[in-house]
Amino acid sequence: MTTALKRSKAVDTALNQIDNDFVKALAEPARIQIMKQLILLGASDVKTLAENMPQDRSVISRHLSIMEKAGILKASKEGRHVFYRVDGEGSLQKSQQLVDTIRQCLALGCC
Amino acid sequence: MTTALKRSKAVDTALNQIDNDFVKALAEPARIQIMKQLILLGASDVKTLAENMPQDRSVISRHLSIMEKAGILKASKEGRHVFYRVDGEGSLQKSQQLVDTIRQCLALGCC
DNA sequence: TGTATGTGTGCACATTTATGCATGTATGTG
DNA sequence: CACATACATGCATAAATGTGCACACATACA
Repeated sequence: MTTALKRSKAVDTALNQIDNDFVKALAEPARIQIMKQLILLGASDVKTLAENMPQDRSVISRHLSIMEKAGILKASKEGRHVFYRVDGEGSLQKSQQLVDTIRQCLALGCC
Repeated sequence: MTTALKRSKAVDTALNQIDNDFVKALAEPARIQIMKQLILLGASDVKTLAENMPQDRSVISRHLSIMEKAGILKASKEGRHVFYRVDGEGSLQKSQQLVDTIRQCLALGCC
């Protein structure tokens, strides 16, 4: 295998580590607002979060689901309520992964 | 000013530093593919990049413009050609900024 | 058991975004 | 000066995504 091909595969492997769900989750301002509330409150249920947002409860519920699947939030059901909180470890890991990926790519760059 | 309000403003300031254009630019797989080519080629014009992508040249041109505005790429015009290359410093700065923001938020969290 | 409350989901709709074609502009070439 | 090439942009269309309403389900409470 040529070195050029090896480098191509290495760049491919690096960029494939970019978590599309994670960056997409951060690309929506409404979800950042939810994140802000959760940082301040520590944990909160859907209803409380929705009361401080212009969107409908169902919309907030969906945003929370998206952020949970992206590794930004964690959910815990308590009775009727579902409490969401920021997954600090997950969020940090995912964001740091992005930095690492870019560093790897730059190291693999041809100039 | 209460400490709670101070904390609220601090979280707000921190999260406002998330560059929406940057994360949005990374949220599109086609743009990641372009990035891959640019890392391997070092620099390339629009036509060459488009030849290795299924999309039309005009589409690639727009993606390049979006990434440039997001601080991921740099453009340099040479005659008829416009060469794009990865802005390593900018990309690293933006991604590291995301990590820093999340760290700040977690430090400001109530639990 | 009946009633109220908290969540998530199906559905329809609005907004955003990606895409391709046609065109205009700028630059190089004969 | 024609002519070709490279690029960006206006426009229309398709796909993706955010949004709200209605409803079903689960759980707490009287």
